[in-house]
Amino acid sequence: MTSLDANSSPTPEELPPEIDGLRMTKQRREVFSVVLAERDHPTANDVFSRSQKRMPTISLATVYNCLEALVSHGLVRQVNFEREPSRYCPNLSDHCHFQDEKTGTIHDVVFKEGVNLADFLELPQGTEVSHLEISLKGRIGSN
Amino acid sequence: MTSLDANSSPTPEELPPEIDGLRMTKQRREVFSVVLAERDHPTANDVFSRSQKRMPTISLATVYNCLEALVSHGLVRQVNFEREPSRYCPNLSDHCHFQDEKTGTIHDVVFKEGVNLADFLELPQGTEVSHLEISLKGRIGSN
DNA sequence: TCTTCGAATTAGAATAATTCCAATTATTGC
DNA sequence: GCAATAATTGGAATTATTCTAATTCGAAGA
Repeated sequence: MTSLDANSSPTPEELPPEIDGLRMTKQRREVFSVVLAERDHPTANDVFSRSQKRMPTISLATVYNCLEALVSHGLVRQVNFEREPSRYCPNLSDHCHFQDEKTGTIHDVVFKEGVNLADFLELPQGTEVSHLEISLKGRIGSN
Repeated sequence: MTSLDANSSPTPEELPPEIDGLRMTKQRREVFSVVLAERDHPTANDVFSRSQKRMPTISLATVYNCLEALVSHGLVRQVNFEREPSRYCPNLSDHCHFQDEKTGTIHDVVFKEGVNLADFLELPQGTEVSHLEISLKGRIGSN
């Protein structure tokens, strides 16, 4: 079993020197591995402080740069809840997000098998959707 | 035909002194009427500059206060696209938003008759959704 | 009508996430 | 190894929004 499987997340060293045409520098590997490690939808700041543990010289600007590079190459998803700081999510499968109002925790929510946009939205014909973000907030169970 | 119908939007003076338990001050009426007038999803700043035309002394802080009051009383919806400045929408019917990437214009998109969340999302049982935001981006037709 | 009192408004300062900038450092292709 | 290019860095700048403290407004009672 080599790197990148679902259970154990790769250390920065285990990440290849290039992914999808994106050159994986030391910092990008660090940042990517942090996002892959704890799938708790960290903010840029969270990623920054976690990265600093292994790489004390990394700067916040670099974390932003790396996240932007990863996002624009489709390796990481940027997740927004209203005007809160952006969060980052390594889950690339089609899904959306639910935030527990009580704890702030964010959960991935998957779409039901086989549904697609046009099934539930009255989209003006000819619209080509390039980006979709669905964000829910609420309570879970008895909380 | 009295105020508040769909076609002609009310002037500030036509708005009642209280809506839904929210005291309608001069400024709130001004701000509300601006949001009702052009349904183009203005930002707080847009609302500010439009309001200034009729009420040159209104302040930006007040516009934010008024919008917040209107939103929290459910008279106006706050609309977010990623990290862009919030926009404001007087359409209270169940709908979501599509932003034309070319022009930045935002269009209301309604749900198909009779669909509800649970139909397309695999929500963990017991979740109570208090807030839902669906934001699309893309191109329209031949643009 | 006058007074009072809480709420709303105001201008400007403060905050916080993010981006920009210019200088340095790393990496790639020759 | 050497240029050319790209990435990183620290700090300053930006920008939407919130906060603060002082003032003003307006409704309700005297």
